[in-house]
Amino acid sequence: MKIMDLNERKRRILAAIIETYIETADPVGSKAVAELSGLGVSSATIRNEMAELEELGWLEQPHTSAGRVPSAQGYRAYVDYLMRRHRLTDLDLMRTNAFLHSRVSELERMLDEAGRIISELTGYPSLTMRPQLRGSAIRRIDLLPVDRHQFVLLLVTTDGMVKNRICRTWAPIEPALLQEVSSLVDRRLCGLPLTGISPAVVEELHRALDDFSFVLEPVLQTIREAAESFETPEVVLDGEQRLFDLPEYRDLDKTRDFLTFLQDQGARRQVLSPAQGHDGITITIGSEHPLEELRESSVIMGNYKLGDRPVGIIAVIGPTRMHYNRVFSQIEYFTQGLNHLLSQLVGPKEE
Amino acid sequence: MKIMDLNERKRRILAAIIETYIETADPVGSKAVAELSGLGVSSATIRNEMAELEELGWLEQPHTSAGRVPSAQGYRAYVDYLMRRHRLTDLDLMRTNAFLHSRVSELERMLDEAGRIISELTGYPSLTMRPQLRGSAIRRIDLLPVDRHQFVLLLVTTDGMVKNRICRTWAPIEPALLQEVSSLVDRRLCGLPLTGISPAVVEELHRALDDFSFVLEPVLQTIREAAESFETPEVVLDGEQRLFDLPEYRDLDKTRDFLTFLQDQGARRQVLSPAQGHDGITITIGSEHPLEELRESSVIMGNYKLGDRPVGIIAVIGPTRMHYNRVFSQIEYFTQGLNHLLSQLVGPKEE
DNA sequence: ATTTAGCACTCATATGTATTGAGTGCTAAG
DNA sequence: CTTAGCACTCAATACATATGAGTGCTAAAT
Repeated sequence: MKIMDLNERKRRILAAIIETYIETADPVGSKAVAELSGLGVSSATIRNEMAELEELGWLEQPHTSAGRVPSAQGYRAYVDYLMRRHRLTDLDLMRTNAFLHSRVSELERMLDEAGRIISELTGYPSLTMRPQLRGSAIRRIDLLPVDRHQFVLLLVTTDGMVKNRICRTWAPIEPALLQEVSSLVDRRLCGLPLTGISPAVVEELHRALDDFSFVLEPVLQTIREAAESFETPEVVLDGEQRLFDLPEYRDLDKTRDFLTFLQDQGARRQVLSPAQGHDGITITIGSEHPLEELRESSVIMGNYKLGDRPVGIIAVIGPTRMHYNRVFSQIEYFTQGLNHLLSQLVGPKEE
Repeated sequence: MKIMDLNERKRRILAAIIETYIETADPVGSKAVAELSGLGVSSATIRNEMAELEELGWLEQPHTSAGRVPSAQGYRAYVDYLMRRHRLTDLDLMRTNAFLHSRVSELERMLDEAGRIISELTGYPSLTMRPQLRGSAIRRIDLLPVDRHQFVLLLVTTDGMVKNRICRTWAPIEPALLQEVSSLVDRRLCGLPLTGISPAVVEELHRALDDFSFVLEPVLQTIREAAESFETPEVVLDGEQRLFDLPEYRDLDKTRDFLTFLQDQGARRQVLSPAQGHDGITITIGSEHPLEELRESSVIMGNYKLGDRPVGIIAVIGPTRMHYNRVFSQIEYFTQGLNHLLSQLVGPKEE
């Protein structure tokens, strides 16, 4: 049964029930609908309609003498067809704009801050995925001497990401010599993808470096680590304590299990997986999500872009009874602003 | 009244009550003490002793018909005089040693991992303070060209910490010229403390750089940021969901408030403040802590060192009814291992 | 053919009441 | 000084009852 096959009145009743339920978290009765929907019919009429809506699977009844609650199918229809655009509040606009103009220079800190603000504005916990840069290549490598046993390895990728690391060598090496090793390594590795440094290249480098091949090991190790961290980026959770403001999470044991589940990086990535490669806003409702643990939760996810390709995700997680339209607008506005900001930050390539 | 002024029997009774209460979380009655303490006296005798111990302030009674519960003073006596050393389990030793040998190269990730493991082993939430490096000076500065409008700024401190940042300039600058600017900046700033770059030095640099003084602004900005992050380092919270396993935190609203309180970086730093500059293990019990919010919590904190001075803290937070002896041993063993590891990592200075 | 007033019925929730039992302090005997 | 005995306290638990929001169904009204 498609939602549009229902008559106008049923749809208005469904929408009214969903919106009321989202607001109050209490099952909605026929009397309340009669008053709030503005249809001008009595509660008895609404009752008949509600019984039909339940039969068709749009509503559910927790127990005989309770009001109705939207089903997952009902929420889906609401999100796809019924919900009307939410107007952002002045606070939403102000806080988002303040963030966008704060010009935090470090990308990671900026995203942490983004997650914190989204959680604050929406009132739900947020999940923020750091940029996932598949297929980055090495733009430059530098080895900078600190003393004769230590050097700083600097790695810049074609995406403009930088990694550094202090490396220690078991044998001493003079700064001037390190300089030469550095430019040699740079020449050989520049342009190669982070993931695809073949044994042949390594072999060749070892031969070229000769006596100083001992500096190679930490270099390759760092490249491997960088590749790893770009391929499977961290997902940061923030504002998880906000769950407790929601009546759905009054059960301590269930909520504890849920939070424990969300501690794991792998789990977090899976939570966000439906938004991977999906541009714009993605919403999963309850058991639509492949993860069993999210049976009773909904996730609203938005991509952000670096340059022109989507590289990361900012999301909000909560009960299926979520403020879909409000959060949708908030995430939409926020990610659009963020995209704009990031496009400036990465900047027009000049070559 | 000093704890050592009590007779042996009273002390044994007090210790038995505290240990039983820590284990069970239920007020301890005279009968249980008579059986567990192994004193071979009847519960009536114990009752008389307990009444006195309460009068003297070592015990408290939640209500007339309940058993006794240790007072803050009681816990303090336990921690200072009564508690016996806890033997670490094989699991504790294994996990700690595995961590110490995992050789995570990045210091920050290593500390994150440390906090996670301490939380797992102890069963309480952990707070981990990143290294606080007061009075660091600049060891070297490098500006490495990426393209004509971008360069990577690399900052190494005398403590061997590295910061980098991509900087954009509004005017183009040729790599060769940037190279010269770089060595000029390095010469002028090298050796200066991060916090104390005087306006005079800045003025002088501006004059020396002449047409290229526009690269100076991001450089100084990064130094300010680095100084800031070293002076007031981040404190990472982990395993907060473990609070829910403790009966003390069954009250959702109180726990929510507590968790919200712990979200704030400033609050976290204050939580750890009693351990600042205090070598070894520090314990605060309930209202001993200056923070009102910790009235009902205890904190066990251990320093870790970089080189030979304490720079950071690993701590565990929980109810006053905490496994003081177990956690004490766990943190002690862990931080000692960590210190050993870090002393190798920083290495013997060679100049 | 719809709509609606009326009414009996359901059932989660709240409130009130009785029961239970762990633990106490006190007294008097050992 | 120790302990058996006992009356007393009070949180926790269980149970019974009342309340009321909401329902489905029927029959009359539109």
